[in-house]
Amino acid sequence: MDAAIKVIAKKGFTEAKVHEISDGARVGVGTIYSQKLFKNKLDLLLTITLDFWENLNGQIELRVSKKEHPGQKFHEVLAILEELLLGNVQSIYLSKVLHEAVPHIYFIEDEELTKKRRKITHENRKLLRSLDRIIEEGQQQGEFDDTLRPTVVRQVLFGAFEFLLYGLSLKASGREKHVGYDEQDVTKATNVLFNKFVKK
Amino acid sequence: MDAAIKVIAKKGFTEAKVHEISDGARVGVGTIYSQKLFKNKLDLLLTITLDFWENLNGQIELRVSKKEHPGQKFHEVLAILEELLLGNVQSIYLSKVLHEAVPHIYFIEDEELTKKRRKITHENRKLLRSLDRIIEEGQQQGEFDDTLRPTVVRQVLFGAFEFLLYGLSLKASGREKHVGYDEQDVTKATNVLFNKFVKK
Amino acid sequence: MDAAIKVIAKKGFTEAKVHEISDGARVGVGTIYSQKLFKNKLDLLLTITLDFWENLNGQIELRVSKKEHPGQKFHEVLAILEELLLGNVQSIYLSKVLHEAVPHIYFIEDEELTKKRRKITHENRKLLRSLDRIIEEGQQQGEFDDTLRPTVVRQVLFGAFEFLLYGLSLKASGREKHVGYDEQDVTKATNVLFNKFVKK
Amino acid sequence: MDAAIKVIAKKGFTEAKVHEISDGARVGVGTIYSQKLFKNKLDLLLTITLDFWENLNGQIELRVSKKEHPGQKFHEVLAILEELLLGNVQSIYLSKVLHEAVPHIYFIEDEELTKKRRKITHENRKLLRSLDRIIEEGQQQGEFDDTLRPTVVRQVLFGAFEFLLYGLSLKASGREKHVGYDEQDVTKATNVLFNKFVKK
DNA sequence: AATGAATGAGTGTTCATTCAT
DNA sequence: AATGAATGAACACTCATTCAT
Repeated sequence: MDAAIKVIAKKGFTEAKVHEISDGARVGVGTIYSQKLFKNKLDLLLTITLDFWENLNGQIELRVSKKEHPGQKFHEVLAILEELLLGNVQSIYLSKVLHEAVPHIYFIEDEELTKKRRKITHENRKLLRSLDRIIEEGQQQGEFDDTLRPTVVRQVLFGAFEFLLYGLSLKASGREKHVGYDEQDVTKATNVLFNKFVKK
Repeated sequence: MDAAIKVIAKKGFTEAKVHEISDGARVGVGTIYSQKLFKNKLDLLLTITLDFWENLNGQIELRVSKKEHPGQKFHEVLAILEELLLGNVQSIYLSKVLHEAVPHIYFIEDEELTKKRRKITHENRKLLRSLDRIIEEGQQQGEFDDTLRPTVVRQVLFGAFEFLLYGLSLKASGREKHVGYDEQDVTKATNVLFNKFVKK
Repeated sequence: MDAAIKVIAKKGFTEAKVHEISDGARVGVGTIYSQKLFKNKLDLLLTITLDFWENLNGQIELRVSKKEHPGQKFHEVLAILEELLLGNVQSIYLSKVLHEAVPHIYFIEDEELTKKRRKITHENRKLLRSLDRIIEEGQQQGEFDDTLRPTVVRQVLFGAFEFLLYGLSLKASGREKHVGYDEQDVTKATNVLFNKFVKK
Repeated sequence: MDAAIKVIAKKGFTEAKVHEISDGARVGVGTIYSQKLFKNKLDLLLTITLDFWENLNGQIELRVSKKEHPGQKFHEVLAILEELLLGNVQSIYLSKVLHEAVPHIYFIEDEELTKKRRKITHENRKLLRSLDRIIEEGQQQGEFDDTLRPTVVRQVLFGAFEFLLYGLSLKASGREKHVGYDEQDVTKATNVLFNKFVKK
């Protein structure tokens, strides 16, 4: 799966050849399909995606509920996202793969994979709702700026974070030498964004 | 090209079949390849991409230089982006296609297309430099907040804008009924982002 | 389809490579799958099979009903079988393909092909019923020997005919030089079989 | 080998997966290949085939030479065939496997297996010659009808017998509920065929 | 000029066979 | 000796591209 994340992030799902993935993982092509592993190339993508969303929502449930103020909750979510997506090269590629997965999720015909898609959609909606609720709460309690709808605020933050990671992934894959910022800048940027854009 | 933008935005470049594009354009498949039109499918993608960047940079050169203050300049760039990408369904799809193009630009082997890629890279860098320069200028003149590097500020803005558009494109293609915001919200969001995040 | 019959008869369905079939037909592999032709390699087999059964039953309906006596009817069926299966090299191979098709008919999962399978089964049962009825009639009218059940008589005749053709197909494909009989012998054999085995 | 016969008879050689055979035999896949057992899947088929032919010819040599009249000899051959192929479900499947083997015998490239093929061909020819000789003898002694060549008579009998068994195997494997006859009918049919078709 | 039937290179996937345990 | 996880050669099928009409 690590090899798959790397190759898919670099080339896109359809351009990522199964052979490249198996070569990257130092196993034979057959191994990817054998046993309880993956049904499909698409299954591989969905599994990576679902694993991430379940992990993310699991962390959020575990850690965010302990916080009291919306501001603290929001901060915790950002911390979790950074842990999961900004930790190392591998996790930076991950955000690209998550984005890649979206168009392929629609157009699934296989019944077994449809179940997996439903789970992914479920987890995805769950996350959005969690965040939107935190923002709404913050706005109602006067802690957050309420000029923009929670959905828009959330979209701005996700978009900014993902695009900052995207730049890092280009650097990591050696395709752009100079992107002009590093991991620390990303962490800093989300904090600034939170303080100036989300908070009142 | 309009048909191509729609199909590529919905399915991704590799999944977009040339037949679907030609059907959408109400012409035969052969027509796409005949004459001076497109060398191949990839050329179609590159042409769409290059056209946009040239158009964008052209507009910026034309209109931004007239403005004096960095704040006004920045505002003008945002206005142009909104005009080009937020005007109608077609243009909303366009932002998705531009994103799709990136991985395919690397891995070009054809000589003729390499020229086109260089142009695209050139236009892309040009835009980034323009923006970075405006932000830097603004920071130096004390008009913009200088906590973050210009490159990071620019990345945040682009990411937020693109992701907001992405939500709209999902709505437009009928894949998500409820995204929770509309075109007006996007315009408003970029303004708020500018006023609270970019400005001092 | 003619090329497919030849290759499938010689190698068996699974061993018949699609490339060999397309080469034999002097077309590209893609052609077999293009347009309204064949969905599948399996579809190719089913189409050949169904075409034959429909043709056979059609001929029987048309020509047998005109005959009055069971003996004449039976003779007519034999004549039709000889016309359709013993006419030329092509048709000799056909009987092998029909036999090949049987195991593959069970194990169809595709919905579209299931319809075709039902049609084949239907035609097949129709033929068997026609024959069994003619034999039964002949036995009741005292024209045919009634030591054996109609189903057994029919099976003996089909088996003998198919196996005689099988020998001819081995000769036709050059795999056995000497089988010890020819087309005329087969015709003669079915007549003798009818006169001595079926009739009283 | 018993498991192999069952699976190959039901699905055909190429469709019979080695895993299914090993599962059926309640051993691991590796076991089939280990030791002195089988060189490969094809070897398994050839071994089953050769075993049968050798056994059949052995029985014939042993028992037929003791009989004096062609009629008695012929009867003895039929008795042996029934013993070997009509005894139980296993042996009914066997006749299907023997038929399956034929196309695979041509197209052998492996040197070791070529030897086995030669033996099979040898045994096969031997059987045919034995039978043809018995029939010829019967015709010369005026005991058998001599309208048809011995080769044709033999082919008719084999074809009829095999096809009757084929119907039984369809019933045995549960794919056809109603074939309209049973083992006793097959024995009876061969006798009737002998008395009415072979004898004068 | 415009077409779309024909093509075959390229890919996902299967499954006979191996070999470390 | 027996196993079954790992392998990769081989094949069905797709689809960008061509070219005769």
